[in-house]
Amino acid sequence: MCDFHEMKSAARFSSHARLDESLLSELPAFSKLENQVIGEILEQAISRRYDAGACVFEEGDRADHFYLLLDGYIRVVRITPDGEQVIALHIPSGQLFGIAKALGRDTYPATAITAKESLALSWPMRLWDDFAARYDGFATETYKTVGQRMGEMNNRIVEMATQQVEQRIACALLRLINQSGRKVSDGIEINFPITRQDLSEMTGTTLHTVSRMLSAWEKVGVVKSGRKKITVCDPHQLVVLSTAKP
Amino acid sequence: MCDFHEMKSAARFSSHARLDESLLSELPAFSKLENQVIGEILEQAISRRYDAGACVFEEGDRADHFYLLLDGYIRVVRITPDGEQVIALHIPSGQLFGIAKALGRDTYPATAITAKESLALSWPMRLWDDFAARYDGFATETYKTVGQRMGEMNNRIVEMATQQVEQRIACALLRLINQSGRKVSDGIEINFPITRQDLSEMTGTTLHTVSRMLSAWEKVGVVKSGRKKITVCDPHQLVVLSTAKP
DNA sequence: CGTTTTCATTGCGCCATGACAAAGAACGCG
DNA sequence: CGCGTTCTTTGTCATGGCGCAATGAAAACG
Repeated sequence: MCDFHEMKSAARFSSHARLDESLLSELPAFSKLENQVIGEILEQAISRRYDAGACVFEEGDRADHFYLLLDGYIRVVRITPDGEQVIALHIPSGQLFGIAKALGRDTYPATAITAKESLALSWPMRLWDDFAARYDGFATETYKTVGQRMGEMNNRIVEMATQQVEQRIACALLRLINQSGRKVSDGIEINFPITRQDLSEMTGTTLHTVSRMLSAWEKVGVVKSGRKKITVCDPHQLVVLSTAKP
Repeated sequence: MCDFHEMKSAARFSSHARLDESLLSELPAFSKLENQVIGEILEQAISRRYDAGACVFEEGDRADHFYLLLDGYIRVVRITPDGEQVIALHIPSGQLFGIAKALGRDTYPATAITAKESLALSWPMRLWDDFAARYDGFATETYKTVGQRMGEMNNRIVEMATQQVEQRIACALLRLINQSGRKVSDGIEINFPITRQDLSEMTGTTLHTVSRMLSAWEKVGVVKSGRKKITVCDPHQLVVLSTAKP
């Protein structure tokens, strides 16, 4: 297990002393619920802050909690027998994760690591069935999320099977800016620190190749990149690159 | 839409004139139900036979039915903009498929094609919620299946990201014989016709490379292969190949 | 039974990428 | 502020496996 830290203060994330119903009421999983009911759910939640790079749970751990990411970014990672990492998925704030029970598993199928400082709620997994039964729309909305993630994974399989490295990296970048892009003066910036290594683990290549690719793109003005930071200046051109044939 | 044919006779699949409760009662999705309830479910089902290579539904079609594969084998396929096929998944008999509704979708996310002559039941999708609500264990068991498929997809992503072609093909073969292997005199044979092309679409490579690989393996006695047919003689050795480092 | 179609095998050349190596740049820490 | 660490860039080289092309073999067809 990794170490994490009790939340000292939620000040960075909420101006209220205690967690507020409005936090949840906009999220799909809870959108159909009354404020009062949400309050009830919140009372059972554990809230925690995680440092950047902290591990929330590891692949194979007994799945005894499920989580809701309030703020930050989660990286779902798998590690091969010979120590290579593969990033399977990124989870943006507002989504549930670690929902092994929903998939009929009793251990987590992958490791969850924060990509930056994050805040998450969690509930004991035994409440899952409760939630699903009692709260209207919870199950449905959850499975919608599962469906989306399956779709994403599916796309990645197709990508990896048919596309060249350049296109794969372009796709990965596009996904990232869609999911967590932040508009800045000279384009759209990825909202959390990301290294070439990370990008290579998302696309099944090496950090060297990613570095070369970014350099090349920077030369033609499609992106600007710095240490742990990437800004996409010309998203449209990136779309072209992501679908270009050899 | 592809063409399919009304089932003329279920004789090949069942000795009873009409569908029998025992057909379903062993399947996970229905395992917890009384025979009488199963009868009720069966009465609402449509039963159909499909020729080998027939298309059950296509990616993007309105998802108006969900299916249960009674006999045969289904290949879940996606097609890229430039016409390349990628085989995302194989579904063995006894499993549900086309369960878009369970994933919050209203169109099918991929195309389903029979790998050999097959028999499937189907129900109108509007019964889904009914089934989930009324039949104990149906939803749970279904999501277990979804979870398994996600796990498989996840593994494939890791494979494609980290392994070489030889290892990927070995993995694919192992999956196939696990899922639908048939013991024969000189090893384990894949239970439905499969071409090098198919195998290449499962592993993201070309039929040429697959052919070469099989030839090489045949030379050392790991497999025997013929037209549309592959027999694994030495599964253990194949496991070694599937994990060997360069 | 001959013809056509589908599927499989194999050789050859090339190129995208991985492997290795070394140096530079930004950051964090005492 | 200097030092170690982490991250990035760039060069050179080797090669896996893809593209292309031609042949062969088995099934399907009529």
